[in-house]
Amino acid sequence: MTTPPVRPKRATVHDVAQEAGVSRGTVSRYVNGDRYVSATAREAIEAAIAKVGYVPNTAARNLVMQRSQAVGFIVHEPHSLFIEDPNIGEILLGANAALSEADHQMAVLIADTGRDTDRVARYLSGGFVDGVIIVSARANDPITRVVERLQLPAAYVGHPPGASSASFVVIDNLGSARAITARLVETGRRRIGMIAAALDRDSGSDRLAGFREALGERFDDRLVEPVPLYSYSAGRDGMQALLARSPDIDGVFAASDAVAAGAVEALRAAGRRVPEDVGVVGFDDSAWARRTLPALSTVRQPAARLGAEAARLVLDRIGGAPGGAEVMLECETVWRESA
Amino acid sequence: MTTPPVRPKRATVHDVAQEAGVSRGTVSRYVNGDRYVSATAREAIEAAIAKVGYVPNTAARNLVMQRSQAVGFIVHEPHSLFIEDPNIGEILLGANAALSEADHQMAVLIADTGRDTDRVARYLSGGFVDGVIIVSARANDPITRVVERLQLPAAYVGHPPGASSASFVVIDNLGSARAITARLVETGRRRIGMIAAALDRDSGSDRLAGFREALGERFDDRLVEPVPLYSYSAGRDGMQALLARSPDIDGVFAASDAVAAGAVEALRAAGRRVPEDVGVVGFDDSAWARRTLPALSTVRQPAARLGAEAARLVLDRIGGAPGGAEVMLECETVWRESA
DNA sequence: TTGTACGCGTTATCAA
DNA sequence: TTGATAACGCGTACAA
Repeated sequence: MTTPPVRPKRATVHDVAQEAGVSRGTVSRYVNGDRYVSATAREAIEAAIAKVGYVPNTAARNLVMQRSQAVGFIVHEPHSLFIEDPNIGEILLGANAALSEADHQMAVLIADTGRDTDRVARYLSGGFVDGVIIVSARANDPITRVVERLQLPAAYVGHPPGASSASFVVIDNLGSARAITARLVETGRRRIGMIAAALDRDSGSDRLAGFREALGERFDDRLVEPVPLYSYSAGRDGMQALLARSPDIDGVFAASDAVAAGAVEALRAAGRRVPEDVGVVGFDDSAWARRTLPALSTVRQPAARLGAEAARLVLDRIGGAPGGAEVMLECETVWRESA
Repeated sequence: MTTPPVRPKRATVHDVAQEAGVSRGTVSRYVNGDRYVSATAREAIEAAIAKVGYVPNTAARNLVMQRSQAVGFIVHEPHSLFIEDPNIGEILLGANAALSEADHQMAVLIADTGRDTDRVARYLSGGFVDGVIIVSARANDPITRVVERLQLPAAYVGHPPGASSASFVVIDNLGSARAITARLVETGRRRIGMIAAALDRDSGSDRLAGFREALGERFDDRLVEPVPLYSYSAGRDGMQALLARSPDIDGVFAASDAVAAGAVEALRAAGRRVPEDVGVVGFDDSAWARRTLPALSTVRQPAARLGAEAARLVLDRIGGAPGGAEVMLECETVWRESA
């Protein structure tokens, strides 16, 4: 039988009160910054706290306050993608920084398999968190439903999953797509096409809309190839289709870096040089962008700020602010070698 | 004045007891799997729990149990490095998975600036965690000292910071260095050198020892260039020195990928081709390895397992197991284009 | 301005 | 096997 290691006993309000010669109520008031506490008492308490090394007990405080001082950070992506995508890591960091600034604990919840989903749902129902930040939610998935049922304060980063009382922080997909397309135009390309992915999602259709706006008169919908997913293979297939339909194409806006990487591959296979013959731009500034040869010109999301804003939004909601807030963040165009 | 959103009241043991017509004690026993509970009571309680939707309150449980069911994951690296280094991300994920498997919450604590360090130290003293996993600790830094003083159960991944009652999980630096050096020998290189970084740390000296073992008779210490840090610039400088001293060098083992990347740069500047003229191998399989041209042959750490093992070790310590355990994990050689 | 006393939801002890 | 009841450490009406 192993016995737990003996840990130094922690001082309590009681100890401080005794040491300072006041009541526990007064100590508690001092600790919580209540204004009704005399200078004499204050000093005695300060000295006592320093002497006994008092630190408030969170469990007790949370119990009586009926809160957990924690917010969940829910990721739907599979583990591998979590590691690959620098955006998610940075969003996480940004959120964590903002949260701990506000003395809140962040609990990372990853919902990959169905079993994970159950665990997360249970966790949420258990009152372990006062609110949640949800990244990459899919339209009405189990987790979103649990969150709604529980009326748990929530902030989504990314696509709003239908009507709800939650808050959202999104990037300006439309404006960013317009900006990078415009930049592509400036390089002198005349026949610019787009591989438009995931048109059933806001991000997808907004990127297409931005592309269209940037081209104005010159927009030609035969140069738009819709593909279902933001994936490498979708990009390759889409590029092949585009090439077959319009061999004179000299510029491509791919809806994501993975799509762009696939497009570059298809171009290479068809004997076109990038960027000499065809300029290619992507979106996301994910690992793909730097790994691809040549490195992709793309759109960088302000990931850390995305996380920080999401944190601010849940915190507001937890504090009682009305839901439905939506903040949109601008992105930055990063120009590399692919166009 | 905003009012907090009204959240559905959670059911308590009391509610369940009332509903089931038994006492709170019995319900508690049932919930905690105590064997003294009759079949009749069990059934009534199960029905009651399902009916009122009972979920235990952690704050209350932790309060009375005198624990937090949380373990801290402490990272010393600067934020940027945290994002760059895929290893840390994967270690984190591995630890998180193991921890939540054991119903423990993971709190990510990043100690970058001095201010962060204070915050983390306070957090630790606050009893918010039952134990900690520490990544990349530096010898006797403030955090390590706090952990020791608090006698907080701890597991280090990486270099043991001197004597302590903690547990460690490390990778087999020596064996891995020996293996990749041997592989480099097999490619037919005759004059193999090493840029040996951080010889004041176990990882550094073990990698050198492995290199030496692999070369055996053919080891020549004029082909070893010690550099202080695991950095790009140290790699470049080290390679220049090596090149000046032994122009006929045709193989290099760099103590880390960053060092290797610097070495490749220096080689290119000197007009040597990689891998044709000189074969280069690194260590870590960090982002450098894939970003470098040509991509580096290197050693991959079993990062997720590193995290999982560390989690298991803290959990053991928290459970009362004696400290001082050390587990060593084998690495895998990944062969790319640089050698 | 301060002290008293109660309640937050659990677990644990001890009689029954 | 079960039911009272006492902690656990804290915030906060309420009374003083």
